[in-house]
Amino acid sequence: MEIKKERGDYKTRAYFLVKEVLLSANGEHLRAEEIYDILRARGEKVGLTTVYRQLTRLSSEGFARKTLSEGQGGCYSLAGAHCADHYHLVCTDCGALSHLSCDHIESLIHHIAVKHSFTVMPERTTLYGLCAACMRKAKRKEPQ
Amino acid sequence: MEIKKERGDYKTRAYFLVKEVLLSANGEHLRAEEIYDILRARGEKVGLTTVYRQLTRLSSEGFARKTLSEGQGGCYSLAGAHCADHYHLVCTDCGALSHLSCDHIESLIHHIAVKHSFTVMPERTTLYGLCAACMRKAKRKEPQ
DNA sequence: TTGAATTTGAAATCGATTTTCGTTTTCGTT
DNA sequence: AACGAAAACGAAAATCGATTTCAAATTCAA
Repeated sequence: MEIKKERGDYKTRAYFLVKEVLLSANGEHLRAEEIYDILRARGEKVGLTTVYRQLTRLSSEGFARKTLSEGQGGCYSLAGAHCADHYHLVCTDCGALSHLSCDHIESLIHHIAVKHSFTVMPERTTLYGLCAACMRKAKRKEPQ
Repeated sequence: MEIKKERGDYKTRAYFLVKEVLLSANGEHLRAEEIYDILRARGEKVGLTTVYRQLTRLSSEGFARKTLSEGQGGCYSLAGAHCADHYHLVCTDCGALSHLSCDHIESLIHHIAVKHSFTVMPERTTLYGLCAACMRKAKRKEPQ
């Protein structure tokens, strides 16, 4: 009779719509507003507020992952098996974003977990620095 | 006669005030508003806008470093000699900040530079994840 | 089908940061 | 010391991403 429902129990249309956009995004990073635009362009009538709410829900379910960027707010992408864990490299000069996924970083993370008792979360972590092109430019300007 | 000045050429009072607060903060992370409050409490009449502007300037000079946190905006702390040689670990749960400085990360950075053509800047980079205590808490709650 | 609980969405709000723009400082030049 | 162009200031307004509010619509178990 009195089965207490919890927030997130109703699998609504909006829930499936947002999930579907992430699934078909091929691991790409999308901002809440982009997902909203995609759905709107399709003719779906969802509100931006609801997109935010579903993204929060999907993140806490572990289905989506949120990534923070310097300039703007969070981006969401598919989490889990499809999306191999990777790190973000952002060039502080030109802003270029690239993905880093290699054994070396994996073993570093393992080392940090074991020896420094800290569990690094790839989806939260961005390495900042200079991309090859901007590094060349910087060296030309400041030949110390 | 026509010596063109560039933005940032004038070393003003506000510039030194903000620099001084960072210097005396002992590496602690301060938000723009905290720096503003500290100066205000001292009787200095600076505007919050100016604090933001000086922090931007100090960051691009490499004197300060900005750290992003999930919940709120950016925090600034002293960069430079103290900080160039280590990375920051920030717990996304409790906000605890710790320093990481070990050979493993140095060799990873070297690997990234050589094999992935990206020059990571330690003073710009923070690794996010869970500290030991919060990791334990998390495991207790979600014993999958 | 009914009804209680949840979800929705437009609008209001929020908090951090940036922009605007008229005023004040700075500093090389008279 | 005074002048004047360029830069910096600061208060208010604007922006931006995100959250809250609340009445209306939807969901789902009974």
